[in-house]
Amino acid sequence: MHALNGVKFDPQAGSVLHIELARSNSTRKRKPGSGPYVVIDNRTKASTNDNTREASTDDGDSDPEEPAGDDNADSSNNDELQTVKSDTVLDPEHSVPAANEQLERTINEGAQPCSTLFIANLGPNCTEYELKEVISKYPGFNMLKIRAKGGMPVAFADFEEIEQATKVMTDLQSSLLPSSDRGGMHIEYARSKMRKH
DNA sequence: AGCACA
Repeated sequence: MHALNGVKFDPQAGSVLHIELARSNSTRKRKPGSGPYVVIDNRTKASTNDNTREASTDDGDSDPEEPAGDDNADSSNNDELQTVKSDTVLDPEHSVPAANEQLERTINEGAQPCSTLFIANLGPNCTEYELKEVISKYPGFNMLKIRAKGGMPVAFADFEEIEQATKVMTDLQSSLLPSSDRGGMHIEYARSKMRKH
């Protein structure tokens, strides 16, 4: 920078370069949803790896299944992409009051697996019987309870093992019941395990 | 987005 500062670039007008550091760098702030991964383009490595691969795995003829060259260049690139995960930096200036909400949401999304499931987005006429019809078919089913707490009903379903609850959650996620009037049910791990009798 | 029962 200093090497060029003050250099004349327009001899007629005598204009002179003026260079200084920007007050902040120009990289855009990462939006929360855009993911924690930093993409590093290392395509310059591709040629060596291509050679390696051709020598070992490629029969020599052009393979229609395999896209050419650069894109899926090699496994080392992929490994690198996964390991350069950048830290999520909490900016103290912008996140002071929002930090708690953000944290709670994060915890909820990554809810810890539990053998009790929380089921929401049920229709107003959903009955415990109707839900039990579906859920009790799954191995490890323990018990089901529906609460209606004034508004829409929610349900809690308990299983013997976390793995069995997980299976039900993924299996029935977003699925419709005869009584559903607002889309499929929404299933999460419950925040606390159902109390057994 | 909404999480009770003891």
